[in-house]
Amino acid sequence: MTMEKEYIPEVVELKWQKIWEDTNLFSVNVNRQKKKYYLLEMFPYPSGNIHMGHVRNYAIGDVVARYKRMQGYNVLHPMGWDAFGMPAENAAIANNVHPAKWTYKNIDSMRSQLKRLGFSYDWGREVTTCKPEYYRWEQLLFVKMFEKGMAYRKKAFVNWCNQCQTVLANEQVEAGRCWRCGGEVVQKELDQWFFRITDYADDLLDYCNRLPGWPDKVVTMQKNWIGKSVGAEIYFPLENGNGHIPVFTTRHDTVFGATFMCMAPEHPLVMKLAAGTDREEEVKAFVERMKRQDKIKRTSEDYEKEGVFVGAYCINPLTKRRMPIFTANFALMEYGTGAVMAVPAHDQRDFEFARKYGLDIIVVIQPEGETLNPQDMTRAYTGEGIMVRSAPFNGMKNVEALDAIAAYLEEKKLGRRKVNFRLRDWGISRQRYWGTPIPIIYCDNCGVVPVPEKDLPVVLPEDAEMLEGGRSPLPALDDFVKTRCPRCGSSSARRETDTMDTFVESSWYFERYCSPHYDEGMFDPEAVGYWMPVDQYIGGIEHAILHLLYARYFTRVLKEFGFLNYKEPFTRLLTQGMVRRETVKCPDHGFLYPEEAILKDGDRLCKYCGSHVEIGRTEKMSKSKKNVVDPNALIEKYGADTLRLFSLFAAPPEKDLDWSDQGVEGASRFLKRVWRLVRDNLDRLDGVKPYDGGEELGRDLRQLHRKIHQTIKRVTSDIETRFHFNTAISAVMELVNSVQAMRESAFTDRLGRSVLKLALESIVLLLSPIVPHVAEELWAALGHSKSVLDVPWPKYSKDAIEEDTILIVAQVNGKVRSRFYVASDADDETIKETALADERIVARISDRPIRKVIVVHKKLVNIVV
RNA sequence: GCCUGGGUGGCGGAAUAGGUAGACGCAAGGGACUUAAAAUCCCUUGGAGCUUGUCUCCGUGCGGGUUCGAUUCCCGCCCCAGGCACCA
Repeated sequence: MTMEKEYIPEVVELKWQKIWEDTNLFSVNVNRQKKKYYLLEMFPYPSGNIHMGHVRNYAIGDVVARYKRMQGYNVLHPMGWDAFGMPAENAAIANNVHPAKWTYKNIDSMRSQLKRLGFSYDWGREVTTCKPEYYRWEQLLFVKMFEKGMAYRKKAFVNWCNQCQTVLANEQVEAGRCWRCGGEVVQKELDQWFFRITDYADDLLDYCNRLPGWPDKVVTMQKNWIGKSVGAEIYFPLENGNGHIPVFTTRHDTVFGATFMCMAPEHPLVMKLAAGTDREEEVKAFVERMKRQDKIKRTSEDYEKEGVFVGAYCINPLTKRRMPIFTANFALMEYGTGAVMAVPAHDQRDFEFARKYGLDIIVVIQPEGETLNPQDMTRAYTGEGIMVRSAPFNGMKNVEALDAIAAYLEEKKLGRRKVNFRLRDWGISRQRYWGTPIPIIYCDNCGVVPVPEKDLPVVLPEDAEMLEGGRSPLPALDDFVKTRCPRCGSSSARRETDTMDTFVESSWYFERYCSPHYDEGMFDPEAVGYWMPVDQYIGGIEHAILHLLYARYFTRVLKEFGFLNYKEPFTRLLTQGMVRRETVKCPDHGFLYPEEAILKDGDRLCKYCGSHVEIGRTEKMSKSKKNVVDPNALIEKYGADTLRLFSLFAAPPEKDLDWSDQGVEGASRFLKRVWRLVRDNLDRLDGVKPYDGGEELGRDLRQLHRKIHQTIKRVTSDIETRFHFNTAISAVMELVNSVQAMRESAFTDRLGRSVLKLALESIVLLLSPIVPHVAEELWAALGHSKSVLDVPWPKYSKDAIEEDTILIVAQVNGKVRSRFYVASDADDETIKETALADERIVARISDRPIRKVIVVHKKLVNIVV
């Protein structure tokens, strides 16, 4: 048994990475004899370099993958690239590189970084979403969805910069202006493609309660996002007799108090009603102004309610009251029908609006024991009460009237019961270049025609040049746009030039991993049948709603087509917290990298101009904020194992991690200490068998042996049940400390050495999923030839962890006053007697009478006086 | 603004079913080894007090409450973060 004297991470890590690669250690196949375990981490967008968020995410995943493998599972652990997206286009504009070239280059460098970190991926399954061999199947599915009516076209608004003549993403709009040119951003209506996710709203909601392996907070967020509300749709006839306005409400008990109508500024009826009246100009100006406003702000509770009268009236179908129609900032086109029946007495927004514009307020629900008077009200009354001015429902409790009124509306054909969801259909059209082309052809004769299966894929032309301002080059590419209609053969047909939302690719990549080279469809049913669903999915909390909901929806669509037979793709979910760091900003030079701020006399100054820098908010690490840490530099200095160890030790995975540079040093120190511990004992452990529990041990060795087994138990449950690697690591640190604290003479005889060997082997095995390279090296040094990955995970013995004595805490009136040991089999009565006889306790009680004694089994005694 | 989390020493965190607050690590201070430094090892380290003790009091964002006992449960605030549908 020999090993290098010094621990040089780079040497050890490169050596083992080569061995793993040469022996194909991580490649797996369907094996029906073995239990499968599918461990998946969210695949990265290839932005250029791996960042700390990735390191954290993938380190967590790798521990679980390696741990499960040691437990005998056939572990699928793949990696790939979410390769379409906006940053590639931005980079193209900024640096004049083609998005494809930029993306592939990034993939190459990120792949080698991941390899350098020693993650146990089966690289033979790598998936890259911007390749036709991937997105062709997505296009095929789109066509199938189109044919079934699951994909459809409708008008929707986009952010539009007039100056750049481009559609902007929400993040490209800064305070209502274009991030590139600073020009004003307006809402423009375009034809767009949608997926009918709302068809599955109820099912997605139901199954939220059948995801026991998901964090409660994520389930709650999803439920709230879907936002089911049970209510009624009521038809308000227009005064001019041209139809009616349908309104969704959950408070149809208040319909008798509806005195005016509010419509979203985007509502098509608004301009129609105003047309030709003296209101037209004013309404138009208001609508235009609203289209420029931030929707979140516009509808927030404390924002000033405003609106204008559109010059028309509708009729309250129950009271026959003439109701003026307004368009108002707080009404949203996306929710319900885009129109709100305003009941100022019982809705706060309506109340504020009515007060502002002097509109009638009619109380129709009276709280018990109180009489509301519209003149005296300072705010709306939204609580329960008794119905008034609502014949024939007067005297009923409002909660009971809900059902009665719904029935009445249906009977009189004035409305109907309705369930409304906050969830809207998924808009997938992007007016961008770098994405999956939507496989649709527009023909003057045949209309909207899907590209036939045999003509797929519609390949994204990779020779296109990006245009100024970020406009997509596709509409101007005649070779791409001009095509023949597959139905009538007309040569004047045009291709759809919008591409798909990149969330589409990430909604099925986990299925593709099961058979990444399958060329007869999206995936091989056989492989998916074995591997799916994902047993453990791990990714950032920022994906808690959209990505996860879309993936759940897509799985349902695939099931509907009969491609698979489960509804939920992810059995267990772990959402890791963000890696954050403070931002540093110079008044003249903007955001600075931490090293660009120089520390001087306790102040931090800008490297370039010497001004005092401003320490900004602590935020999610991002390149644009320059608050990133480069993992490369850390790997170079400390090695991959130290970086992995530290990122797992710094905080439990679900918690946000505020980065600090200190601390990495400690992780490195610990690995060096373990290295020395093994190295310095190698000679005397040569040929020694680890202690197997057969022989009686002396006190000290028995204690160490107990600690070994307690550590195995602790580490196993920390990994298995909670993913709390930080406490698992501290437990191993404690064991290392215990071994080092032993008297040297304890390990001189054969028995002592066998316990020492057990201790060292346990330390190495327990650490191996976390720091695999150094573990392999030490394991080999201890005389083993197999990879640690194929060694069974250690098991603890119940007998070995039994303590001889236990510590009891003695309290008087809930305050700790003494501690003592008792035999571990002592009963409550003995513990109580011992406490009452304890001199410190006796002194505390003095002559006060004892009122009560509480004994918590094997833990604590509390004496109340 | 809405939805969802979080707040514990100088710092990261621990306390798994309401029962010893601060495990483990970092940083800091002191000491050993060394010609010296690095590395390593040992000790101290939540705050305050004086009577220096197996001492007393305070202390888990703030204010209340439940309980023999609250970091943990309940109510009301404050602050921070994530998401809010075209960042991924």
